[in-house]
Amino acid sequence: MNLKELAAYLNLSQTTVSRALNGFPEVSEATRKRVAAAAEQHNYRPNTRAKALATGRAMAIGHVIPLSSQHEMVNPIFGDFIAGAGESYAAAGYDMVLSLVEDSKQEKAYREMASKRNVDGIVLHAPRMSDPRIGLLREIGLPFAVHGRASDVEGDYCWLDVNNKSAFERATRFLIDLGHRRICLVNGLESMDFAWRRRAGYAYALQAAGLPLDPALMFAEEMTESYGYRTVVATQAMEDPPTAYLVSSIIPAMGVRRAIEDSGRQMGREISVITHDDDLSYLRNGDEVPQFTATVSSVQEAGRQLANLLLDQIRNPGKPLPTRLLEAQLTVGRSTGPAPSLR
Amino acid sequence: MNLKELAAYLNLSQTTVSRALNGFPEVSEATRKRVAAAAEQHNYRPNTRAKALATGRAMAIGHVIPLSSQHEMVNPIFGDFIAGAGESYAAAGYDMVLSLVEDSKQEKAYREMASKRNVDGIVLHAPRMSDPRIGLLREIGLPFAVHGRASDVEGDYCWLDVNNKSAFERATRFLIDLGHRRICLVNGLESMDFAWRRRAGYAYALQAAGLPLDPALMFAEEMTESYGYRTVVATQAMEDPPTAYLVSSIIPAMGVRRAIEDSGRQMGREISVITHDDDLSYLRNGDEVPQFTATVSSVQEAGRQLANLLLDQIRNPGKPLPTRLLEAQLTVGRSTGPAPSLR
DNA sequence: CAAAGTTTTCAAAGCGCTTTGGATGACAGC
DNA sequence: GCTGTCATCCAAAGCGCTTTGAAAACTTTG
Repeated sequence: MNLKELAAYLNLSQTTVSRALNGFPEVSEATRKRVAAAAEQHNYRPNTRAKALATGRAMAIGHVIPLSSQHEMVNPIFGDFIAGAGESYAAAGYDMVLSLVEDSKQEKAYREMASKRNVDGIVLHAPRMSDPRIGLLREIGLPFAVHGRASDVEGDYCWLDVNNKSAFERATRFLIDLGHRRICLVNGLESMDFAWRRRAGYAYALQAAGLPLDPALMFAEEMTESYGYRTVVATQAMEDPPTAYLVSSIIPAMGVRRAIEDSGRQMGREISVITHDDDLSYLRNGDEVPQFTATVSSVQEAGRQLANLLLDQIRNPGKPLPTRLLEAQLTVGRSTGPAPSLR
Repeated sequence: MNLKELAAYLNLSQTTVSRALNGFPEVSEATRKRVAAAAEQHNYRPNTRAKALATGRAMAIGHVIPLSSQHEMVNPIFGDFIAGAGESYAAAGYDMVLSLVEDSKQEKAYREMASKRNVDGIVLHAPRMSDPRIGLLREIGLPFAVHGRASDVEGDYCWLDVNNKSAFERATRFLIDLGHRRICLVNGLESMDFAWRRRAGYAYALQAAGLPLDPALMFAEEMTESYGYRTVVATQAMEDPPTAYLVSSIIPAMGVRRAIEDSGRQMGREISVITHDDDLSYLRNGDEVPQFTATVSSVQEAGRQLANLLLDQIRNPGKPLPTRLLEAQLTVGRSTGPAPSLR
């Protein structure tokens, strides 16, 4: 059933039917009701493609997901982020279109999305330091929003980020206050902007406490479970091993815990662990008492909010670009305790 | 730059330019080259919406992701599946459009996708036993493909599934052969078709070995880490506790391992564990020697293949509906060993 | 009761593309 | 020279919707 048929069925013009359905004032209440009823009855829904062509609005948002070809992995955060964003889009009547794109083809993907005109806006994931994609998107002229920020990129753009620096600074200070002096950073890839900021927070807290920054205790890799495991095994073999670990995600944190327990020690006693927790739906941090002491920030909520920022921007083109900085909660669980007294 | 402008620039008709770009034979090689060069130079890309309207093909596939409102979780498998499917779509020039929909609104979502005509096909996720959505999609008449199968649904439809029954039957037999008699099933929600089949495989192997089916050893819940943990704690408190666990996903398996180690025992010695492993990119099962003995089947590969089945179906409408059954590999890791001799 | 306003409805153009059904030359064959 | 055949190219219609500008129907007013 299309508009023409529906109009014919109702003995009305397409114009009137269209206006009735889209809530224009110049249609009498009586016919509006009649039209609505008929549309409902015949399960009529305007053809998106035609509507998009006529209005110039695609009613869809594009997400370009980087698929690192080296690592062949999808960021596990991604599912939850999408779930949050999807909720906002659904509420606003937008669709979400996804492109999974290898790193090297990113620029092409963005340009294509813009010139194919099948989205009204783009969400940029996993920004790197001085990420060139931001300049690219600005040049393309399509509204966009960044999940995270990119240091060294000047000019305004719309972003939403967790205050990674402050979170890791507080977490580090918390460990220092517990008496830990050798704190190992199990970070994500530091080409990623968030990882770089976390490292900055960690370094700042150490320096503020007059503690040295030991490169041998700072790691940066793709955040897998086995990365956490390997790192603990390696560092515990040092002559002056760390007594605490600061981990970038709950997934490597699980590997960290496994390594600690494999070695016959107990997390929270001999060795303390703090992790960042994205509050992933399938990896909740314990049931009542959190397993890990953690800096918590829901990535699903981030998705929800970032989507709304982008939609606002699309609806009010003139307005200044919105940004939002979320603070992570430092939540105490069972993985931290006072540093074992020096031997 | 649109077609009209490009044609004007080239002093050609829109027809000729369109045909040149789409590889029709009735265009001389010389003009084809000239057109291609100009298109490239001006970064021309046909407007998807207009193209879709004109051709009747949307060049997009819809995925309706169920968001269980009770559990508020996104299946962690989903990210990898999408990555695989996205690869196939990209290769074929298709977009992927996602709808995250609450369970109760599923029917509406499917109908809407169909009547809005913004996708050429649909992928159905997480089928349940006798899933009504299959009948619905058949009625709607849009090509679709199911990731999994639905028991008790008659008639043909396009699906791709792992042979869950055989995988769990083999895994159970493997444990029985190692001398285990009390084997605990840590299954996913059994309203899901895959979980039901896994249970059938487990039951079949036990019965074939003349072992009783103990309802107290069979669990079925949403597959979280803490579910695995809780289940082990609860069952080890029994007077005749299980010596082996058969787990439905690597995520609860991590909880199972944690509980075992928390109790001071060692996985693979006192207690054996086999898990299904979807080969998630961020939760690889160990580096060289697998941590867990597992029934392995890559969900990313499943996504890739299922997408291709659907695309084939769309391209060749008459053909019989393709189906594919993948066999999981039973891979031996460090989590299984002979049953401790009876005390 | 005609003129002027208001409300309600409509015909037709346009969004950017594909595709049908010619038109135009060039060239060979009779 | 005329017809038939190719090889190229094109004008125009159509996809299903929105939207402009105008007409019709109905009310109000002097």
